[in-house]
Amino acid sequence: MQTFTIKPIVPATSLRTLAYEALKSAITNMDIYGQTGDVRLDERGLSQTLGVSRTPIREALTVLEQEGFVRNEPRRGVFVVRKTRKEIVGMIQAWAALESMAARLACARASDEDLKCMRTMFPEFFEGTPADHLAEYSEANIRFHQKIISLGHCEVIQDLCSNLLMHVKGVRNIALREGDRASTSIAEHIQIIEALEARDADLAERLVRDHGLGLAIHVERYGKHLE
Amino acid sequence: MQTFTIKPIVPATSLRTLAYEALKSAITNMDIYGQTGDVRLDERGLSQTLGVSRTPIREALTVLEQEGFVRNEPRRGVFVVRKTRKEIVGMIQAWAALESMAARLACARASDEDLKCMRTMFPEFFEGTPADHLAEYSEANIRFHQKIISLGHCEVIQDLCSNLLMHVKGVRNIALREGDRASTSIAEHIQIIEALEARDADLAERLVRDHGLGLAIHVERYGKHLE
DNA sequence: CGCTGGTATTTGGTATGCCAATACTCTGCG
DNA sequence: CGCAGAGTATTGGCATACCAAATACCAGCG
Repeated sequence: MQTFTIKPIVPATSLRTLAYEALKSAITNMDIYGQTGDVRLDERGLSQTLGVSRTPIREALTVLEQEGFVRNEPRRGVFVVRKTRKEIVGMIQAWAALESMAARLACARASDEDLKCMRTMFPEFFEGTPADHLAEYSEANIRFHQKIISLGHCEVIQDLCSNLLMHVKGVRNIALREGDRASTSIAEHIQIIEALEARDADLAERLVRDHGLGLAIHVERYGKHLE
Repeated sequence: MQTFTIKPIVPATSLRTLAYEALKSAITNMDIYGQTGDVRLDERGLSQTLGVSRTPIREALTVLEQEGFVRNEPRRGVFVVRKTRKEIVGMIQAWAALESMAARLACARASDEDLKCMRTMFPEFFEGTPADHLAEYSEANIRFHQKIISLGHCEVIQDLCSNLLMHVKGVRNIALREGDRASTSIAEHIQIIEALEARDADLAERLVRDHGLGLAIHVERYGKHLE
């Protein structure tokens, strides 16, 4: 018997990738909206803190700028971006568009097993009151939307959405606590599951879109804490 | 009287940006699908050709990799990516999702003047046969879709779509020549304009989506020249 | 005391050099 | 003639050095 298992590869992730991940997690975990004034990232300071030279730092910052996490003002520095309410709303709208398309595609592409396990994957939606466990519900909420997107089997849509999600994640949780969103949100989720099970593409698309746009309207109305 | 007018600023674009634009136009203008074998970009060769050092070249390549134009195999080189048919189809589907959302938003947000000038902006759609001037029609075609996207007044959607368009542009023209797409395409465009003028969000969204998905199906079926 | 002009310092952009890993080549042995 | 292996060349990743722009600071003048 062969007990000789090898790991697929060990590319020994480059310093650039490590710097990218370190900076990205630092940015997404910080409370950018909780403080005033611009947050500037000093290349030399970062390279000294992380123990690498400026080159991989700069390359990592270039990627983060592409993804919209930082903004580079020539000859002035690179700053963590603070999204305006309008931008957040736009992201949610784009997300709603992509996710509703994923739902449409899922109705044609998803396997019966995948659709069937939607109910078992999210027991939180079918039992108890969400107000009690907002933290777990918020987790399930994100998993739910990611599941829909993955059922569409469209790589491009998945990639675009995962990036949008990174930016919007922080706002979602806040929005849940405001108003009466949690309970109405669950009802809509259940409707979406039913539409998918019925493979009703038009209905699933519409429900997902309206669900997303509902969040957009909510943020637009109650998102005073932004900007 | 003050006759002393000054220009706002002259940021004097950085070498990195110049290298990025040079490489991007070179990549998008080359016929990547017309030749076999991988196309490799040599950092040192490029820096010599463009007359700059490797640093800005590398940063430009990093951005292009993020945008999906090149792929970097560590220790092997950076290659121009050849999209598979499946990826192209996915991009068109994502695009259809975003553009249809833009159309929906346009029905609520666009000004009467903007909607009114749609007919005058695209005289090609209303006169003559498209088969005669495919080149000009193809130009008008792209302008038409960009116009719809801009009417949605959603920056995020515009940015995402402009990137998708860069990748799909080459395929569009080929698709127009195959089958009977040009003339049916025009009829659909006119319907879209009418829906926008009526500010019928549901209809406009549906028409734009189906128009885009039609192209996706067409590419999926006839895109033998890909991959 | 405030403003102006110049200088010093900081900082991002670019160039260059080094290193390790990979690819290539050429030779020698079977 | 073919294949293996060593040695060489190439190439990408990273570090460092240098430069020019922008800012901060300071002195001198009003």
